[in-house]
Amino acid sequence: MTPKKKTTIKAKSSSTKKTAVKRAVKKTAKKAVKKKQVKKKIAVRAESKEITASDIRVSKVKTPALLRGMKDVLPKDQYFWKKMYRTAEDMCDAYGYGYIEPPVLEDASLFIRSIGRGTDVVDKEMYVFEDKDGSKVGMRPEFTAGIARAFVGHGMTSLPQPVKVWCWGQLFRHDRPQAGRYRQFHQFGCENFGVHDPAIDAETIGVAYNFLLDLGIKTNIFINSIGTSDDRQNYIIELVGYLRTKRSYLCEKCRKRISKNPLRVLDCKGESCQAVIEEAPQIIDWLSESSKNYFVKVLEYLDEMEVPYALKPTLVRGLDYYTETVYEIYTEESEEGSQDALGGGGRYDLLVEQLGGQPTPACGFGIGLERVILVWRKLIEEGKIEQKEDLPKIFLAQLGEQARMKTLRIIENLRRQGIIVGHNLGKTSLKAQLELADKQKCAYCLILGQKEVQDKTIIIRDMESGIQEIVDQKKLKTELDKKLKKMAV
RNA sequence: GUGGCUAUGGUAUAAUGGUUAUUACUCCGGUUUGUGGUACCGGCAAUACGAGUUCAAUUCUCGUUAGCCACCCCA
Repeated sequence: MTPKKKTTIKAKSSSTKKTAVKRAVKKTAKKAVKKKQVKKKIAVRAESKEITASDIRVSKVKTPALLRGMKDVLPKDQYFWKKMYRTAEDMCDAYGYGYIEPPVLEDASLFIRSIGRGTDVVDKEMYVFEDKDGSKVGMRPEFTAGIARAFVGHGMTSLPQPVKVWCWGQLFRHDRPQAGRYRQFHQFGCENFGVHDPAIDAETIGVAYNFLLDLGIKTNIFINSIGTSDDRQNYIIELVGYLRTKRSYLCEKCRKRISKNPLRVLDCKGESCQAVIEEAPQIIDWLSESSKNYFVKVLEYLDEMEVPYALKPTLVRGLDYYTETVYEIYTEESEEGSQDALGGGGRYDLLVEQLGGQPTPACGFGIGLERVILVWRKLIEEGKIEQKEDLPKIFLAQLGEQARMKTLRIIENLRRQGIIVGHNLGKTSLKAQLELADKQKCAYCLILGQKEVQDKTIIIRDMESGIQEIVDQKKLKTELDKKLKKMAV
């Protein structure tokens, strides 16, 4: 009944040219029939408004599409994801950061309060919905707020300070998708609570920088200080005053920003706005003596650590909770104005208190992993980074029912002894399995057939030379060790 | 959220207002049943969706959706 059956019948017919023509005719006929059937069924369905299982089978079932801005992480990219995770893990172990992971869902007010009303992240991009009990739930658009909440909620104030944590996971922002920008994306982040000291700022920046460097990505850090909230208030008054005098030169959006969010004007890329911005008072000049000294100290530390950075007086960040040090991480080559920031962070000394905790200074960063991959890929394409895949070097091919039966056991025994072998139980022919071994660039292939099962032996085939030897299964581990050692040399 | 470009098998592509939609890769199977890297043979698999113009649309027009790019913002 199904088209599949027809094709099997067809396949049995011989393959001369004449039948090829016939087949083709049949094929179109089949297609036409298929189309008709589908149309009919759809019509029927529309009339009866009922969908039965058979309908679904006859009509072409549509695969539900991926939601907009969502992306599958696929095995083909595992090299990137695994390596990033391992690097992050090693990095954080070395620097004494503990793993933390707040939930995806939080009370929406947590994000609104911490990130701030008026920011795009909250106003436009946050996924908010009503839970079954009517409460407003937000999907985390960033990590810091949730972690700060956890810090307060779990009494981490009474732990030795600083409390250092790192996290890894999905974040959600309902933005328009673009290259390196998804609605669900991954971030790696570090947070550092409880100490107000330039050394701590520098440490977190160093972790971010060295994480990327470990992956082979050289970066440049744009850095600025926006001072304490008092400093900023004074500066904003000055800035607004200045901008008002230049109002006529500004773009429409910036004019609105003057009253709404004047710091954002500094980010505007409009030509006439740029000219105004260049002349504008710089926040650095409005920092209090202590903030200025603090910032200078941070830079000294960075010099000492050989972390490359560039001062960027117009850098203000999109989230409300930042104080003092703020920075963004870009690839070495990228232009100042480009938007491919790999990550960003800064100090947020007021956030914990805002969330009802003891006054606790803190700082941290987040790195966008999809963007890291984007840059990383490019570097590999350009041949600037090598991509090393570690593939299984040994393959186990089985032949015959009895051998198949033994396969998993042998694989598990070897695994317990620290030797990983590839296999494919979906194949029965030796030829197909050798093909796979070859495709996976295995150096050796173990062959287990009827005879070997009976004799308790196994064949080790050298894939390059084709030389085979028969060894006792008990001696397999030591034999393989020898061979792998040789290869390593 | 705004604007521009695009949409053909899983991937990458060719072509056309008309009768079997091209090719390559991948995948599955085979070339005498226990030996791979080559070759040969066969198979699976596509014009995003919906409407309009037309005798006829995969091709032209419109809408929808999605992707890409730029803006906004950010990671």
